[in-house]
Amino acid sequence: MAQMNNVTPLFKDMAKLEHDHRVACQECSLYRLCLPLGLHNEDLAQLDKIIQRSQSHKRGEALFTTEHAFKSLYVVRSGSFKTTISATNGRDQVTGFYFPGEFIGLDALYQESYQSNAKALETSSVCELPFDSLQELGKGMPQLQIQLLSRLSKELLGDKSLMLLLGKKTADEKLATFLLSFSKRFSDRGFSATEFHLTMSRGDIANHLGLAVETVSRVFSRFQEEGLITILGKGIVLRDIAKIKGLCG
Amino acid sequence: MAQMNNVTPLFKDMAKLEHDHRVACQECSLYRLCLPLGLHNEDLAQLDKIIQRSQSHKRGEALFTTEHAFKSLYVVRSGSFKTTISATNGRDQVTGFYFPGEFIGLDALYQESYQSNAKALETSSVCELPFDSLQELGKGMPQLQIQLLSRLSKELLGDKSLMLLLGKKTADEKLATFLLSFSKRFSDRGFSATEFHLTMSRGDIANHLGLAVETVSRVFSRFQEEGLITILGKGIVLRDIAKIKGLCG
DNA sequence: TAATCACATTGATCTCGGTCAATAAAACGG
DNA sequence: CCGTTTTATTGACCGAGATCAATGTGATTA
Repeated sequence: MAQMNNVTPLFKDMAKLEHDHRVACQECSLYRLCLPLGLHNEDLAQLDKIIQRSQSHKRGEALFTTEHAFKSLYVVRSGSFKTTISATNGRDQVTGFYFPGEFIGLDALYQESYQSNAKALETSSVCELPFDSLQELGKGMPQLQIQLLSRLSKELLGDKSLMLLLGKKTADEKLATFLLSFSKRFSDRGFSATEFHLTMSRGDIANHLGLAVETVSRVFSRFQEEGLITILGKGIVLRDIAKIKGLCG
Repeated sequence: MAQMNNVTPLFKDMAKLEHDHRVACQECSLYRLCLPLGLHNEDLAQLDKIIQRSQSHKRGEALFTTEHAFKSLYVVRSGSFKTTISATNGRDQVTGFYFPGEFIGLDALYQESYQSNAKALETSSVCELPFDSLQELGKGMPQLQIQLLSRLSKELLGDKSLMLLLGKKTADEKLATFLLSFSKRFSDRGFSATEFHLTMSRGDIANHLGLAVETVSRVFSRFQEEGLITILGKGIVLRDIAKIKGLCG
């Protein structure tokens, strides 16, 4: 990854990547993971024009909540976010974690109102895609529409496999699956597949996987005793990926 | 609903609706729930041309599996379907139940290959939308694209709330939520909101909600003792919707 | 640098819902 | 219509993971 400097990845938050806010899609290192994939140069230039590159959001800051009026979709540019939905009684569910190149807000399209809350897990930035402009642009750009559909469909896939995880997997399997999914996403972004930072709290992980915080701690500790991983606070080193794969179910 | 005859709904499968296979979108009773919503007459006529109205699928028959080559999206025309995904070890998860007007196969778009299996729960029929034609048609019909996005987004919403259910809800809350969701979907289709048939087995329900069959049986029985519902095999009568709502969490 | 606070770990105990087992009741095929 | 198979119900028991509680550790502010 172009922006990756030479500090060891383990102690390096993705947020600290100096991903220049003004870099256009054409020169963006996320290009091959991102929406513009497959667009011609002219189309890409047009898309580029409607994108608003916002300044960064601090840790804990909301990108949007269900209270905000729906206006835009977002693509993570640097850092990471979590999304949550709330039950009537205050309980809430962490529905996803989002990394550079990934879309946030797609579940708002149906009712054109945000149905979830998105919060930065670290200092992060996004590309903002005003939905009106995007829709307008899409009318003359079938390839863009197809990309959008493809993105939605990808999120659908992720959700289905999370259903399987939540409905059928044990605590060990859930955490093994979680670790591998992160390993994959980090390595897709040019980072180490075996050493990375978890930017979210144990509580967020637990919530997302349908577990108690204590269970996450215990399983992580046991994985460490068994030589599968090494834990350094929020840093994780995967020591035996093959064995972890075997635990995923 | 136009096709609904005068047999009491409780003992009447939706499959038995005589939903004529050849009826065009314009005259279809599902119009307002279905894809064509918002299309102009000319556009609708064009869409109508690419739709293949297949003959019916018997109970247990696959609409598609992950082994089949991806070709089409489907909209349920009559009856009902379930979709499943499989873990490596043979366990599988029922990811959804689908009723008339609802899309099946949207999670195939990303990789243009079916990522789940769809099976008829009763004698059912579908409208088949060959994806190539749909995509071609979409190029000149922005409204169709928007409808498609909207459909995907709606499914996303459903998946997120199922995550909440699977991750955070108790067995009672899960089943109360399940019953209300069906009540809503049946009444949206012109059926009784309080009396309906569950076309799927207890096993399917249990699997979908992340429970054991025995738990589903027990909770249903207890709900009946408490006067919330009446069970007549696969038939369900909701006796106290307000109280059931209160149990959803 | 200490004080505060949020987050993480570890242990002890409890409970919801799973598993095992035994009928019962539908659905199905001949 | 009957015998067989599948699906559903009910009971007894058990265990994975939740909850409760105490302690440790790392961040943030002054």
